[in-house]
Amino acid sequence: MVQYTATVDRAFAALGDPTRRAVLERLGSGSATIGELAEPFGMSLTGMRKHVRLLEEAELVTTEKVGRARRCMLVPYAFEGISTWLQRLDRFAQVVERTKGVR
Amino acid sequence: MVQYTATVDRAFAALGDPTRRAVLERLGSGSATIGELAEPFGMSLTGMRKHVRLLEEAELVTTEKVGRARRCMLVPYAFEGISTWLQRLDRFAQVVERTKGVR
DNA sequence: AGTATACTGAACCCAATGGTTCAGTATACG
DNA sequence: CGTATACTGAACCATTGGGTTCAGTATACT
Repeated sequence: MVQYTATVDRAFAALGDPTRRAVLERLGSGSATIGELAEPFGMSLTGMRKHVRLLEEAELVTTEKVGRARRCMLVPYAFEGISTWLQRLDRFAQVVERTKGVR
Repeated sequence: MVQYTATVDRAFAALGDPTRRAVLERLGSGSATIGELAEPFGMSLTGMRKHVRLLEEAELVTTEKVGRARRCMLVPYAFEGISTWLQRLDRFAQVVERTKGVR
């Protein structure tokens, strides 16, 4: 009965953008700086920083400043909240199917 | 190796909006018409229709015209694609934690 | 000390999105 | 048949969102 909603909300919104999902995938294979994240997209540092900030606010990514660079990494178990939400919905969907019968 | 990406993309985008997530939750407890979906939000039918159309394109919802009404319902197993994506990421996140050590 | 690097903040731009209204069309009902 | 209901399509509007550039600041290198 925890107050997940706000974070879940931001998480889903964050996942709605393909660039940010790609960033998450990239971070899956290890931490990276803003510059390293921006480069493959040919995107400005400023642009990438905005994405990363949204991911931080959604609590999917953490960052720390190391020297003049900012190191970004996945938050462990970041997807628990949304996974839970999805699983609940998925159960509903299956129930719906069952009550409809085979037809 | 299936070509999930396009659908997954639309699914995440669709889930990014709180109204649409609420619609999905509502449909979890049974099918509903456009009017029934619009009412609790105090939203126009036209507005709700747009949301439902996006959910259809994301293959999360199906609809059928029944008389003058349009019946909307959850697609069974609609969330498989995105669940898979999330689970993969979640595994990554856990690996990241493990390699970091306890500290 | 001086220069290069990595990021940040502010200001701005454009396209997409979430919403509306209004004027239809099609079905349902008395 | 006539009227009410349920939705649809087109046109429009305001806000947000993803992106940029440019002018800093702070750290790193020689």
